[in-house]
Amino acid sequence: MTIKAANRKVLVADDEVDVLNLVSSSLMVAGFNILKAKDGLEALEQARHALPALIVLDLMLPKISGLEVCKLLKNDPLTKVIPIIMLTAKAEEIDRIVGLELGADDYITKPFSPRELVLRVKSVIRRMNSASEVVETLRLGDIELDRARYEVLIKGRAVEFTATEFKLLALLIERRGRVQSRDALLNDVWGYESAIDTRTVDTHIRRVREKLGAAADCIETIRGFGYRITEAPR
Amino acid sequence: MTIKAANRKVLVADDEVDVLNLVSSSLMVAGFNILKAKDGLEALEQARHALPALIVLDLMLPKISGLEVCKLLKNDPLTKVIPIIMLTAKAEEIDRIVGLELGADDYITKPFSPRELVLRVKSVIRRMNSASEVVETLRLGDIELDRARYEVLIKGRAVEFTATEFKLLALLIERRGRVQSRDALLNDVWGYESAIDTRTVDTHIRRVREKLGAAADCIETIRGFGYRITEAPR
DNA sequence: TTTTGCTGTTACCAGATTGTCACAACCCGC
DNA sequence: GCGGGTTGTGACAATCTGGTAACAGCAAAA
Repeated sequence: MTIKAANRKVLVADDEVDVLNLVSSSLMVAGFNILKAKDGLEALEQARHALPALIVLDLMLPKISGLEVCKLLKNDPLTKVIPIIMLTAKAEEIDRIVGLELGADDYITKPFSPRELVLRVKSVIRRMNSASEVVETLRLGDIELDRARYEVLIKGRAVEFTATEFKLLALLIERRGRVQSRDALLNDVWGYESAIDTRTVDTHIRRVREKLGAAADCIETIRGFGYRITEAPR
Repeated sequence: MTIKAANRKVLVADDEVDVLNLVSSSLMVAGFNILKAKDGLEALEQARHALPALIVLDLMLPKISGLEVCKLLKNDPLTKVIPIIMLTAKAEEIDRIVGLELGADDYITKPFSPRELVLRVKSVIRRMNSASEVVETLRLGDIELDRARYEVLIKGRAVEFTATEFKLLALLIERRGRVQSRDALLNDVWGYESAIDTRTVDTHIRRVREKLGAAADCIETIRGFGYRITEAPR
């Protein structure tokens, strides 16, 4: 499962500040990027605007209730695919049921442990990702990259790649032909707003090239812009 | 896969009305025909009379407990073949229920997501239908794992595995070659409702490796991603 | 009751990974 | 060829990650 930067946005909607902060910070620690909303209207707008990977939605919200928000989002083709985890106060079973029948993907009852929440979020996102057909094997010239196995074959021979190198190579191959700026790579490989020097990308490109050996030709440096991987080196 | 009409009957037994309705409606939406029972006695009678394709059975039921019902059904040649999914509040009960003396085919811990339930039901029914193809014995290198007997043989010699270790090893072998993230393992081995630290996975991997002895080579650590079991260690 | 076995958590350590830097090499327009 | 900016390279320290062992809670068994 490759987590792309765009996939790491999670919208949290709750009117209680304490809950909102707890949820947000837990998820942030787990590496998600958080958008906050304090009422239903805000939640709706944020969801439509930012298209997060997942929404944690309190059942009772001012202005527009969580139920309503859920229903609206699930009726809109644009936001329909966004999984929703409902937060409900304890033991209101009927609300649970209704919420789920409205198309929420999971629910958590308060009080809940942050850890449980994070696991649930990860679980739903993983379920989401594995449901969509992701290309597992990327091929380019002599390079063969298998995401499920986390394995790279060069001319059929396995070469060890570290986590970052692997993600970097996978992204480049996925976007073959198109130039990727260092900033774009930082965003998509390292994650949102990583406070990392853009030159670090160069270092990793170098390491990838090293490991690619003879096949390294396909990674071009586009002076002033970034890098690009191409099928036919020339 | 085509499911015969007679195969679409599912008996749901739970004394909590909310749960009963949630389960029933989820399964109904998924296209199953639902029979309901509010206590163990009713469940038993319905099961014997209607011979459903599957039973979703709460662990704690009035009159006759779910455990007892399960045991009775599995002792009767007529109802023996009906797969049973146990609903339980306590995650600890699980190991005794599944595979051991009781013969339940799967379990779900409360609270659960309807989606999860439907997936589980479909999966069990599918497994039933292609019973001839079910792999009861997994093999990988010198490791031989028998699900029915809860037995692991290494180079033909029996080695004791605990419930968690067994499930972990079984899952890894089932998904041989593909890297499993700690989160994925937590979800699939420990279950939906696990609020467990990801490092715990490491500990159990270690225990499995210990017991595998010389055969442990096949479990690879993929730094930054998770674990993978492979036929040929290298 | 005590004992035993299983499980999850934690702390610590070694080693791998990774970000940064300084400097060399390079490209480009002049 | 010159000079400014850009990229490649090698080294290195900080950080991260996973292996390990020890331990505590718990439930089943005795």
